[in-house]
Amino acid sequence: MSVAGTRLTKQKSLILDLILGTKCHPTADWVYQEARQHIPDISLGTVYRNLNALANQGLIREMNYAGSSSRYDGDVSQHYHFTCQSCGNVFDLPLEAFTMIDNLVEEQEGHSVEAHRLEFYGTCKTCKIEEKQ
Amino acid sequence: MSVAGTRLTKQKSLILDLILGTKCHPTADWVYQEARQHIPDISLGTVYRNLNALANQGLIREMNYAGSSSRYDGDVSQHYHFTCQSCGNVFDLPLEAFTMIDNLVEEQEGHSVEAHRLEFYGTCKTCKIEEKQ
DNA sequence: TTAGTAATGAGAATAATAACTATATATTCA
DNA sequence: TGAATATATAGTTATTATTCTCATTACTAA
Repeated sequence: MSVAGTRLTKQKSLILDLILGTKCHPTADWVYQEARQHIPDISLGTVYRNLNALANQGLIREMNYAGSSSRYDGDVSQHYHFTCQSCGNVFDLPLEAFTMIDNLVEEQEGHSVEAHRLEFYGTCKTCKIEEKQ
Repeated sequence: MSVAGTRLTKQKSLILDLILGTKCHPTADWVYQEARQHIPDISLGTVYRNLNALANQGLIREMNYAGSSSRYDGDVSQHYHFTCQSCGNVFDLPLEAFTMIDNLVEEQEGHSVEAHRLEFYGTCKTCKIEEKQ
């Protein structure tokens, strides 16, 4: 399971496992902190290099967020995210892909649309309850 | 036309004029380069400070893009953008706001949605023609 | 006119990420 | 198997966008 010209090192495989084993859409730094508990002298550069490599291979998805740091997602299927502005957590949304809006833009404007980004922001279920108290 | 505790300096007023006078969704650095032609010793810090202030006052809109630098928009009405991955230009889209998708997420997930971001990526009309040649 | 407040320019600080480099592993092939 | 080659690593430095600091300047309102 290695692409030509690439090797599956223990660092890369650990990083992949960490991403696949969480639903928290972690940042590079989260991955680094976790990885150090298994390979203490792993370097942050190696984490970034492998996150990029894994994203290029299509094994994980990079969600590079406005302003702040990128997050990574082990679920590469098409889905949208909701970010809670109170606790900072990112939740998966079970919405279907709105492919028709791409067509709308193509028809109205004449640009050829390759992708769209759709993200939701607000207060999550849990934080909403806490705010009321 | 000044908010209590704020002053409309010649720097701030120039920066606002520059943003309002272009449709190119400029970056802070573009604003800085333009501003220097009118106030040669204006500093980049002042540009950032005023861009943030103007955005907080609701006079301009900040579009902080994934990965790269923020862009600013003098048109504060609700509208979406298309970014050409070939020439880098950002175009306005005359689409209506999809407010119903916010409701969909609220109903399905129980989070309270305050806003969504929707951006389109692809190849613009002009670059599409150039690629064919 | 003066005391008080806000904004400025210049430069240092920060934070996320990428690039560099010498060393250490893998892999390939004789 | 072992030398030759290619790729990855740790550690470090560089880059880039943005914010912060601070001494100075410019308004503002009594």
